[in-house]
Amino acid sequence: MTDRADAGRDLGVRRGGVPEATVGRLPLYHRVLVDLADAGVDTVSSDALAATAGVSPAKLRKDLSFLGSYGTRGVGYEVSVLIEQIGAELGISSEWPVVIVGVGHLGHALANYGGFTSRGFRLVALFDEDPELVGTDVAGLVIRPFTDLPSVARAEGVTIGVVATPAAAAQDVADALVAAGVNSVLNFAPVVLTVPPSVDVRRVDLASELQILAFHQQRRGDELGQVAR
Amino acid sequence: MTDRADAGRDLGVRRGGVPEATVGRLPLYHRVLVDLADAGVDTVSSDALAATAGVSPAKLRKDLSFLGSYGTRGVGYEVSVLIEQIGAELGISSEWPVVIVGVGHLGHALANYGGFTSRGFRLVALFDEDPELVGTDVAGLVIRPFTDLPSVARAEGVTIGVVATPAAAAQDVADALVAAGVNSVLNFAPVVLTVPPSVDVRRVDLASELQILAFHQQRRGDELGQVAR
DNA sequence: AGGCGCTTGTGAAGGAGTGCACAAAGTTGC
DNA sequence: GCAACTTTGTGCACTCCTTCACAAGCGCCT
Repeated sequence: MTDRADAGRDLGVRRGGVPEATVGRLPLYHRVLVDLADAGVDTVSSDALAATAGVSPAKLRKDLSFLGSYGTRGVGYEVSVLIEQIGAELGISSEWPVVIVGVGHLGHALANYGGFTSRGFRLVALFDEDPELVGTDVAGLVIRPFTDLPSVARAEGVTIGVVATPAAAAQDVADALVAAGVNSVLNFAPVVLTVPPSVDVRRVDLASELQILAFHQQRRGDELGQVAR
Repeated sequence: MTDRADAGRDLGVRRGGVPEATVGRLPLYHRVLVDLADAGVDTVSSDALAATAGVSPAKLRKDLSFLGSYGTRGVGYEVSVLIEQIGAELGISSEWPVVIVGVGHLGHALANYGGFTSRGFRLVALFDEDPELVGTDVAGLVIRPFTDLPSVARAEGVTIGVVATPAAAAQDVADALVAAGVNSVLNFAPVVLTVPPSVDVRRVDLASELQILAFHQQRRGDELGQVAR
């Protein structure tokens, strides 16, 4: 949140200078492009791609321009080239080892989520505290006791961890992940995790999303009554 | 994304003029405040609350100022008052009926997610196409066939729907939801839904979140090698 | 070979969001 | 009742993001 865009400053090189807002959309573009490739499309215009991804054409072009000039004027973008370039930017070339902690329904859902491997991730372990679950097979992996985390994390070089535990356990889990060398955490528990500044946490929160929807819904309702003043 | 902040324009009245970025943080504040209330705290300063929520104090104060002046200078904010006001802004006073479509692991997890009712939502029905699942009990509700959606939605006045189906089914489900009068959709399927402009869709995407984390992770790694130029 | 039409890439303008710093306002202690 | 201290609320400057508009560039057609 602070010192992000200070590398590659005065150079024409924009590598590393991709704005945060753009980074947030790259995965979307990547997915849409893969879908297009699967459908046999091999060239798209920015207008068509933007429409498919649900963003404005100008925004899309500017986003892509941060990666370099991979389009052909008068024609459009070659789908395979874009997939390649966005993939490289997102680090899909390498395979990030990922662990999931907490194998309730949510953990289950995440573990079975297809497209881990196709998007540059490799699910290396599932952890849970519940002795009933430990030893069980999920998504081709055996659930391991949470105490195994440090050894597994170190052995596999895990840097990304997913917290899918109840709220009460989340902070302890986060602490353990950090201690085991993980410095990117995806948190599904409805709590604010406290971590060292070097660790990157992203929060995914069902209730927040619903409440944001409810807010807009309510506003729409309000406007019916008090429009045009 | 387009015409959001045009009501209550030149007036001193800011009701309805809450910026989108602020709206996105209100649920977080609300949750943190409820936790504080549960812990017996009844007054917080903006600094303390900001620290707990993981945002800067200035941002927090500005966010709260959009709701009105509910703090006491020299003292802080009364927790119960803030909960009340944020709740009102988010529409927690009313109870929004919600349906979930798709009761796989993710649907299960969502259905069992506590704090629906405490946050202004009431889960009124679960739907699935799978005949094996229909009739099953989940979270105190019987899973109903997807074809029941229209009648239930109309009967309960459902305006918010959650899509927790596989990607292939998501668009059809969204169409059915829209046809049934739902105009706020929370989409967990990894596809871009096409809906009329009057319908509000929010997308929650595991893969995107992971890829954003991976991007930052990669950048951190890169910097180690090519820092300070 | 040259011009025409299409689409990209980008400079510049406008808007939204954030951080700073301080005045306004309340409380506590004397 | 006054002064000192604390904390809110907000105007201002700054940065980041988005949108607009158009020149630059490429392919196709004649």
